[in-house]
Amino acid sequence: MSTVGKAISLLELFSVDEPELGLSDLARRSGFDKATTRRLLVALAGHGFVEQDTGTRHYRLGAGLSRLARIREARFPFLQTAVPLVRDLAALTVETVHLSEFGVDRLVTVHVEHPAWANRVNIDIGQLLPLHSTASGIAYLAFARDETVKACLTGSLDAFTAHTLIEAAAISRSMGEARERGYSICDQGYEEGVISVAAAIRGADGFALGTIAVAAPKARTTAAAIAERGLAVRTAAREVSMRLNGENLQILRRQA
Amino acid sequence: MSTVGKAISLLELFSVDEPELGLSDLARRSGFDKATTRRLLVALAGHGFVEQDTGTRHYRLGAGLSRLARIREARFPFLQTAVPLVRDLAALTVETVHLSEFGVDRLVTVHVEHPAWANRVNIDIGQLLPLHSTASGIAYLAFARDETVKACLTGSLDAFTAHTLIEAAAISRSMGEARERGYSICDQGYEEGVISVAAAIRGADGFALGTIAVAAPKARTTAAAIAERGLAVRTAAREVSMRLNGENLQILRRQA
DNA sequence: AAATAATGGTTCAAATAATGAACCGACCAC
DNA sequence: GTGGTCGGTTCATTATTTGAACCATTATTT
Repeated sequence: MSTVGKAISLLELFSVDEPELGLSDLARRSGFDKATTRRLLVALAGHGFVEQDTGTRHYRLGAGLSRLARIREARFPFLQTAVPLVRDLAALTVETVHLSEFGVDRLVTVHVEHPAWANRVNIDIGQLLPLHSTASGIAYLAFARDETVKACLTGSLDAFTAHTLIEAAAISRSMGEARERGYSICDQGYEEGVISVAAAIRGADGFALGTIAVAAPKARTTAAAIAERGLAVRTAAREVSMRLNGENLQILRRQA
Repeated sequence: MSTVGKAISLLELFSVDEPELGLSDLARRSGFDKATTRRLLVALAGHGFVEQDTGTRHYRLGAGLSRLARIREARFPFLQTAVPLVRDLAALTVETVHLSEFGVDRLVTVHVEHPAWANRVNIDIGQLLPLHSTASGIAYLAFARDETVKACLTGSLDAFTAHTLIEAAAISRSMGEARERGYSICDQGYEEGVISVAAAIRGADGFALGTIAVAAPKARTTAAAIAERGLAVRTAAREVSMRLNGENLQILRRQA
C-alpha cells in the first residue's frame, strides 16, 4: 500500500461513533507500527487533516477536510441541493431517509434524517453501503456506467442476511425493475427486518451520482406504504437531479 | 516533504475558481514530476479523495472528502451551528459575512454570505486568512493560546497593504482592544479599501476556535456603522459559542 | 493534410524516504 | 514500588518513491 493510502486509511478509522482516537489505538487498528502511525499523523496534522486535542492528546479529523469539502461543495452543490428535499421526504414518510453519493466502489452516506420513532432504522453519516445488497445500491446500479455494473457483479458478493441477492442474474433483474419503476426495493438484503426503497440522483449525462433512500422496520411496513414511499423517493431524487443539472431534465433519459 | 504532504498539497491546488485540473497542470503547479503526480492522484482516487472526469480526464476533489468532513461535522457541528447566525448577520448588515475556523496556522474560510450589492467584498470559500493582518485573525489571536500568539508574532510578518500592522507591539495592542471591545477592527490591513470587523467563536475552554467577520468597502462605511456591526458580530459569535458549548457560557470568561 | 505540441499515461534503474524494534519518560492502578 | 498503559523518539535496515525517457491520443499550427 502506498504511504498516501496508509495515511488515508488512518483517517478512515474515525467515525461518528468514535471521532477521537489515541495514537496507540490508531496504530493497533490500522496495523501500522506506532512510529509509522505517528509519522503519518504528524504529516496529516501539518495540513490540518487531523487535529490533536491539547488535553487528552487524542486525534480527531481536522479543519483542512472541511475546507476541501466546502470547495468541492461550491462546485458541485450536492448536499446544499439535496438536503432540503431529503428533509421534506423525511417529514412526509416519517421514516429514516438517507442521502448518499458514489465514491470509488460504494455509496457514501452523507446525510441522514431520523424520525422521532423509538423503533427506527439507525444510520450514521459516513456509513459505506455496498452496491449489490442495498436499495440505494440497486437504484444506483440501475443508472450506473456499464463498467461500474460489471465491476460490481464480477467476483463473489457478500451475503449480509439470508435474503441478500448474490447472483448476478437476480441483481440484474432487480436493477431492471428499479429502472422501469423509477425506484428500487430492498427487502432485508442488508439487515434483517429492514425494508428500504431508493431512487437514483442522476447527472447531466444521465448516469447516477448518488441516491436517496427511505429505510423502515419491516414490521410496520405495508405493501401500500412501500409503493407510496417509492413514488415519493423517486420524485425527490428526480427533483434533486433537475436542480443539480439546471432544469434540463430531458438529458435525464438514459442514452442506451 | 513527506509523501503524504505532497499528496495533500496536490489537493490544495484545487479551489472554488479552479475546481478541476488536468494531470500536466497539477504536475506543473505542484512542481512534482508528472509520474509522481499521477502516482499520488491514483492513490488519492483509490480512497475517493479525488475523482477523474470520465470525459475530460481532469481531476476534481472527491466524495471521500465530503464523507470525512461530514463525520467531523457530526461530532463538532461548527457549520451547522454557525451558518444560520451568519445568514442572519448578513441580512442585518447587508455586507459580506464570512465564517472561518482555525487550521494549522491560519484561518480557513468555511462559509460566506454575499450581499446583493454590485460593489461588495468578495471572498471565496476555502480562502486562507493570515492571523496578523485580518479582522478575523486579530479577533482569533485575542482569545488564542499563548503558544499560538507567540508562533504568530515571532518572525517577520508580511505587509499586504501600506496599512498592514507588522510590528508585534502594534498587533498586541490591536488584540487587547479586540479583547476589551469584544470585536476586532481591521482597516485595510489585508486589502486596500476594505474595512472589517470580527469576533471570536470560543470553545468550552475559553480559547478561540474560529471567527465571524463582516467585510465592507471602506468607501461606504461610517464609524457608526463599524460600531454597530461590531456589536452585531460580537453577539453572533457569542451566540455560536454558547450553542456549541451547550449554553454554559460562564466558561467563556478567559481563564487568565 | 502534414507537422507540431500539447495532453494523459507508463517504465525501470537509481535515489530517497519509510520502516519498526528498542527505547524514554509520564501517568495510572494496584 | 511494580507492571501496564500511554504518547513520543531514535537509527540502521529496507522498501518505496522518484523522474528521464518513452508511448499513444488529441488538439493546434503550419
